[in-house]
Amino acid sequence: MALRNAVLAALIDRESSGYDLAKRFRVSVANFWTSTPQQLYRELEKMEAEGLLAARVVKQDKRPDKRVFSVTVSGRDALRAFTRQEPKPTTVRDELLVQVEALAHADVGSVRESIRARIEQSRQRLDAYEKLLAEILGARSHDEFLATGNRIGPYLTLSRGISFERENITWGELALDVLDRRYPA
Amino acid sequence: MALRNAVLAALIDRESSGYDLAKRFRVSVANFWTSTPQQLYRELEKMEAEGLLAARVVKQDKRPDKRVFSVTVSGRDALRAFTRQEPKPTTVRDELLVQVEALAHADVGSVRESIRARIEQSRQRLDAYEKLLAEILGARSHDEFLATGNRIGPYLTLSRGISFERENITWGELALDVLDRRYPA
DNA sequence: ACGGCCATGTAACTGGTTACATGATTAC
DNA sequence: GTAATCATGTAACCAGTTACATGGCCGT
Repeated sequence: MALRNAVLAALIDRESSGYDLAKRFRVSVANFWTSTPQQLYRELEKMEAEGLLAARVVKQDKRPDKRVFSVTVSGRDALRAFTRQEPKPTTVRDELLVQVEALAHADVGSVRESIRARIEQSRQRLDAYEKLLAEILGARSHDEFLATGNRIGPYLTLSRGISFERENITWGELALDVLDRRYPA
Repeated sequence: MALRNAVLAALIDRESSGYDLAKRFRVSVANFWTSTPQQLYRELEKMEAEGLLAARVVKQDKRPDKRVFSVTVSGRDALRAFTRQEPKPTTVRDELLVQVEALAHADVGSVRESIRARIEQSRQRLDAYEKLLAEILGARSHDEFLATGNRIGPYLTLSRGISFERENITWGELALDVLDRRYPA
């Protein structure tokens, strides 16, 4: 019942197949919601059964057929109703930070390696988010866009994703510095 | 099996009752892991049964007795083993950002109010984190601490929490500005 | 007298993860 | 020929949430 709102928000401006949605959840949506493909397939079925989504089969040649889902009027109403509710507090689950919290009792070499991997991943995400933002902006400046653009919601969530990943990188570099000082190789 | 590592990390330097742990999860641990008290009570029982934690009853007067849990040698080993594993990618679930993503189809007044509430909450968390950080630092400067301090893991996770909440506030203020421009009252 | 805090728990339910399965196509 | 991508799904399990329950103490 919580994933479904993220699905509605993701499909409202662009219909998608389950497969495509899963890809979007891996990249842009991952900013504010995470989900596995399996969860999505299951949820899409339920939402169709409840009339929030409509599915149509698109034939492709040299590729399997796909079922493309779009938000119905009833889905749109449900989304609007959701925006009127008080949002639940953010939940975060970050195993890397759990490992860092336990640093004094940790295998420091492994943790160092995990921090490096996290920096690399954040760089890639940052890159992807910046490209998406550039697409939304088009030729306009931020100010022009904010005055006249129409994908203002996605602009804002992407901005949040960008600052989040930047902070991840900055933090990771600080953490590596500290480890180098305190646990020299 | 994932919550348990966060519990071990939280208890390794300071034993706690279930009730106290729940409070710590609401404040400092919320940085990197969230959990309800109910989940904690259940997990603590399991972990004790598996020998990762030891419990002792502390009698208090004018207050109910409490069961205080501490990490056993076997728990310490499990924590160290966990730090050797590759951490799973961060999962985030943020309903407010889902609402913002759907802004064009949202009840803008409600969303604005929710952003304001989020800013306020982030201010309070920031405040709490900064106080905890000050406690860890004591009279030392950051540089001194990084060279000689011993709660370096918590220092790093708290730093991440602080920059996260600062970014929340900055982002929220930007979002409110944008809403005021595009959806004037 | 009432709400909030201390302290712990059970039960029922909902949501999320993992493993498995299938089969064609495209790129190296 | 091997791996990756396209495309969809089932089943079993594990984790997380919500509602309810109890009872004394403290402050206003």
